[in-house]
Amino acid sequence: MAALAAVSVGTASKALNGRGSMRPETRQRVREAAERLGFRASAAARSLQAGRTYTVGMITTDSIGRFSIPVMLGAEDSLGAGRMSVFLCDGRDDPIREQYYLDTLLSRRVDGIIVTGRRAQPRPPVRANLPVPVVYAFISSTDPDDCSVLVDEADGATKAVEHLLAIGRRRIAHVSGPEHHQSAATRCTTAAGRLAGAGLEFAAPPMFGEWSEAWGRHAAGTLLANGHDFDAVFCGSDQIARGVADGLRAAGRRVPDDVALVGFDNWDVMAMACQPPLTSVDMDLEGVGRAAADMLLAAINGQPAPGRHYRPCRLVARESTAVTVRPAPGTAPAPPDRLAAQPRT
Amino acid sequence: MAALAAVSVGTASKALNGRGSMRPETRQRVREAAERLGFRASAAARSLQAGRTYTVGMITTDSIGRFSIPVMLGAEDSLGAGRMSVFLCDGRDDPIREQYYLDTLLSRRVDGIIVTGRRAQPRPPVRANLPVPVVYAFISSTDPDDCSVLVDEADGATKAVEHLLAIGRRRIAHVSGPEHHQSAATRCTTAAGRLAGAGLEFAAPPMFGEWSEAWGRHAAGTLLANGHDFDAVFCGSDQIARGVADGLRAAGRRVPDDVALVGFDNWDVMAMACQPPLTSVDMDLEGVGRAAADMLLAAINGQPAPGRHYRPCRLVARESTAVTVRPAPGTAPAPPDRLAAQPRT
DNA sequence: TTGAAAGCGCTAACAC
DNA sequence: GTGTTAGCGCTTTCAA
Repeated sequence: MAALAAVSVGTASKALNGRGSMRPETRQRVREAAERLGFRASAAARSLQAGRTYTVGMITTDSIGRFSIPVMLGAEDSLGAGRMSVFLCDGRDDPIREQYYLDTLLSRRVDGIIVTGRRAQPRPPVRANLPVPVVYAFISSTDPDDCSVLVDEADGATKAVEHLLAIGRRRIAHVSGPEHHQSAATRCTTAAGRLAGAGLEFAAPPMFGEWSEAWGRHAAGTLLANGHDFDAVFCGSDQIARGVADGLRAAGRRVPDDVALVGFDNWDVMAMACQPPLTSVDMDLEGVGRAAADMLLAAINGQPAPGRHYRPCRLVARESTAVTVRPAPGTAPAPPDRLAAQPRT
Repeated sequence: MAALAAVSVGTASKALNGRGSMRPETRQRVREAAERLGFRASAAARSLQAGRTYTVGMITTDSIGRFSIPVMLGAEDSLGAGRMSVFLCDGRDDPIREQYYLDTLLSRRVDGIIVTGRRAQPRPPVRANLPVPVVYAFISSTDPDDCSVLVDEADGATKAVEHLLAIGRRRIAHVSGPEHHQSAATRCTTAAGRLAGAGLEFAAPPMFGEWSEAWGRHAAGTLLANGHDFDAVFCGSDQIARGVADGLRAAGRRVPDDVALVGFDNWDVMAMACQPPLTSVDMDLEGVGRAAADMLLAAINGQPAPGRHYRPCRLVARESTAVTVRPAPGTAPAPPDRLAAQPRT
């Protein structure tokens, strides 16, 4: 390639990288030769001498799933803009596999590592004394000094409750996932606290179960069967909320007229397919990924930001809470979903 | 590191790679020194001299989505086992971005490239005359000589229809996605053909719409309103099927007793949350990814397998078709979902 | 059995 | 303005 343009390799390098000063015509000639040959500088050779690979590793501790994907996409987005390439590593919930990936990444001399996963529960650091910066995204490390970018779930729960209060609901129930699950606990406690701040409490004891529609349906049935008087349900997930919606409708309750509903996750396909479309708390997982990537880049450039960083949630209002003032009984608004076969009403 | 073990770099290299012959004690000494120092050979240096990076690129032509993810995971799985690392590139439906990624991958000297995406529709080759092997996974290239691993959707449709026939249904309707969408067309045509083979035809003209629950609900309503006589619906997707299920139930039809339902995709969360749980066609996307990775590895090793390779589907039977012999009217089996609030029946 | 040296492809420092 | 050279970290060949 240098030969084709009849210059030395050094000159060719400078020409292609816009470094040094040289006759414009030479630069042009080199560029054309490179173009003609489809020449592309070898990243390996380059990083060998630069001591930097412009490469980062992304490890999921558990399998890649619904939550880690948006995080990864956000990170990839931010990283790609900075011309960094991303190594994908699916930990598959297997510590051995995880450590193997870590070794691989280290021998590939990645400039940094992003660790992500499914649950908010803190996990032990991926390894002590790593020679490169690590940022935890969505999950956190048990070491509070490790850099992690987290969702402020308390903020999400607060916004959910405040939204329900704002549309005039006062008798709010809560249906969520497993009680021992940190997200369920945080959301419940925070919601209760916010209610207390308004001089209220849950309209029924909070109900814990699975993160599934089936559980939501079941819980709705139980709430009704136990004769609780409630005009809203704050649900721990969109799937649960959707189950609750179906359960309520099957029992003849109208959403949002009789009972308003707020979910959590803002999982588009769930929230939109719900009847009626579901108001939900969005954790902005892509934003989490992007923020994590930005912090990693900063750390790589010598500006680390140790500690836990919480990001706010955003409430996305849809028709499951679309009542500003409670209508007089009997004044039911038109059903929202034009395409839907009419529910029995 | 060589210094710590008091050997030359050449010896150290041999010791660590198990190459050459040497005093076992020396080998041991080197290994311990390496261990102590956390030494890991630089992949960059290694591939510089080997001319091979043990790295492949994975590009999605459109955004990374529900279909490409399992494909990617399957590929990553197969590749990881072969100690290859994977570069993740999200094309975001942007040709510029895609070409940029391609350049990056090429300059990183990946050993091969996997291209994947959302739709079955063939796409133009990602670039002509690439210096490394390329395998298309789930999508195919318009050039029939390019290696692509594809889902045999006709097989899936056939299995769906045969399953319905096997449980004694004869009046089968079809509700699917957009008519111009290749998957919708293939599935419909094949199903019609298989019915014809049994001397039957669709119980109603096939209905095309969106890949959404709302459309499914709507279509169910229309089918009923038009007075069609049908005892099964083969749906183009799980979401549509779920909408149909809801639409039928809202109109008082029982699934599977009155109408059996088969979906497509076997999207667990949809299929399981459906009432009743949905029988569906599984495209084994992870298998597609694994197969693509295996073919890429073979091509890298000089054994290319040009052309389109189709993989069969698998039917996953659940309760939406759980009737072997049609029960006498009135002999309704117990509702399947113990957790669910009872639908009105 | 071990060491020395060349060379993979590139960039940066320096000489011409 | 351009060419030469050293050296990034490794493997491999060949000599000792």
